[in-house]
Amino acid sequence: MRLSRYLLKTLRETPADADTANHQLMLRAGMVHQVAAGVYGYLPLAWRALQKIERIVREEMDAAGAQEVRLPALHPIELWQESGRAAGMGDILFKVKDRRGHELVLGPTHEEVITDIVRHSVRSYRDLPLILYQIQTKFRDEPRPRSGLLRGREFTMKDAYSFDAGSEGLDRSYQAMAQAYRNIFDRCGLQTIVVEADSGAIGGKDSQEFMVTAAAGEDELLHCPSCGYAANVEKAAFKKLTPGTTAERPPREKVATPGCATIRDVAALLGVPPERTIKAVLYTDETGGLVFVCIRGDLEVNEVKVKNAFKAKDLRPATDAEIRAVGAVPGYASPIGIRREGVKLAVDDSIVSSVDYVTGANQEGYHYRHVFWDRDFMDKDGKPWLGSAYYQDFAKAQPGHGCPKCGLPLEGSRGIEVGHIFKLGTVYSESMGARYLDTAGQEQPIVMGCYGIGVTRILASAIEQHHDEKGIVWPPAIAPFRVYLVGLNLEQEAIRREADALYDELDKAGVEVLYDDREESAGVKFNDADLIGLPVRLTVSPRNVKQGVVEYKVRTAAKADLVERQRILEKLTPSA
RNA sequence: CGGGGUGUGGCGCAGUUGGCUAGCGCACGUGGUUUGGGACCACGAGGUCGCCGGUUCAAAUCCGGCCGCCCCGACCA
Repeated sequence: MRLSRYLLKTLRETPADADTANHQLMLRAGMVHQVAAGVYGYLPLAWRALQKIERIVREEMDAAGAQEVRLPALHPIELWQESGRAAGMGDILFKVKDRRGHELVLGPTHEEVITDIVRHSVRSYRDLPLILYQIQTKFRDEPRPRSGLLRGREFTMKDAYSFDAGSEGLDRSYQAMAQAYRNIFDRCGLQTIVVEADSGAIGGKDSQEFMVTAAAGEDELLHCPSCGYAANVEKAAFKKLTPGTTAERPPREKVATPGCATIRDVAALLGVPPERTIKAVLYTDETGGLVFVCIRGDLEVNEVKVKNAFKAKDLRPATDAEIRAVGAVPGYASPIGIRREGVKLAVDDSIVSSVDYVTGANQEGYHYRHVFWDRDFMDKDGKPWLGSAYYQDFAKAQPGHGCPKCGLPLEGSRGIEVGHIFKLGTVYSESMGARYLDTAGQEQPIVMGCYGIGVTRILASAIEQHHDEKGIVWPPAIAPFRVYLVGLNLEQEAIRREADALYDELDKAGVEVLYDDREESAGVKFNDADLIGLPVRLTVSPRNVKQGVVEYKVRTAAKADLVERQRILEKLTPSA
């Protein structure tokens, strides 16, 4: 392709609205055009890269036995009502009305549509297993699109769904997809880590995310350098060390702690370490009920774990008024002596019954000491909470905490979620009636899995992970072109002939080459070459032509080599 | 949705105590001189100053409302 004919305008200055590397570089390299918040047009350079990514995805999916389909973006809302997600996904759904006033959804994902298809075509265990996939535009009305292509309202996703006649089959499909995903990301030149993930309110059991490690990532990850455990912070567990247990149980005692509404103040005043205090964190769920979380003073609450435990759709910090309404006092709250109605009590398993704790007394300026939760947690009628409280893990793992598997300290990092696989089980097949007849002639729900890859996200995260101060450094497999051919002093007829001839030769040989035949100065061309970041740069210039050589420079190399003109093609197409 | 910022040619910005044909750099066109790391000179094209309403002899500038975009948070399969 001749650059003089190509839709590609680079920018010297960085647009003010872009603040992540991928967004800045894609705008500067003339790859994308923003049309609205989170909505982009892909210009030729970006589109070529996307097509390469899609091709890799297709090859690996096909190799894993999946079959490609193409599903509609427009879905009748009834399908979403049937699965229960019309309400469940709420505001994220883009909705449109047709001329008759009938409501339709712009597909944010395709479980409903695919399940609808499969329930109409699969009858018997003989039709299974089946893995179907598509590459499609998805629409999500995100509360906040951001970071260029990393979180858009319209984006390209590869979504695959597996259908099996039992959980062993699902395991096999899941493993096949996991392997295909590893291959895809490796081929795309991405460094990823696979983490255990939260599968959300409607999810099944196993769920893993493929994360591109990058500082701009939205997700917080924890991993263990010694045993390999890795998880999204939403899901991560850790080893909770118990502070010294006590054999005796002194009676509970109220102590004055004026102005000590934080754990730090209370711990300092009473001379106890934070891990011997119990912190109360209060939320209100979508029904208006209060979710009362008790956790050891040195730990933070993981809201996702709380949400999952109570199957809450929505959780927000409770207001002071809501806290007082149940008889608790903000800053001095504990479950001791509060109302029971409308309160769900969550006790983190860091709170061990044999430890002597300090906790709030539900009275301004007072705390209790010598609190043993199994003995002292009682409501206002003196009825024990023990038995009706949820006692499990509600804590947020942090770097430095012990790995749940081997106990050594966990490390933290950030990642961009480029793939997510999980075992759905029979959630959709049951709600939507997708069944098959087993060998005994009995009707069974099909066991499903679903597997997503953010195709546009791969593009953005590849740039996020592979760039330097001058520009993009494309992983070769997804570079829009292989070679950036620079012609210098093309106004000299002899040089232009040489450059044109080299371009034609490479082009005929099937080497993807972008030929900078513009009338620009050397500096402009070299800087654009670095910005666009194709793997190889070739330079034809008067001094090279005189010597019968072409300058050959790999984007990642510090210096260029001079290669004999006749050897260029073989240098670019190594047979061995 | 809460907090913050911002909106002036394609991009980056100035101008905002009300005052003349709204400026600067980059990019763009024409001509000339240059030519290995973002050249120079000359001439030139390009703007409903986000939108609507108000105040005024006069509004990019003051007032009111609305909208877009960006960031933090909430949110988010």
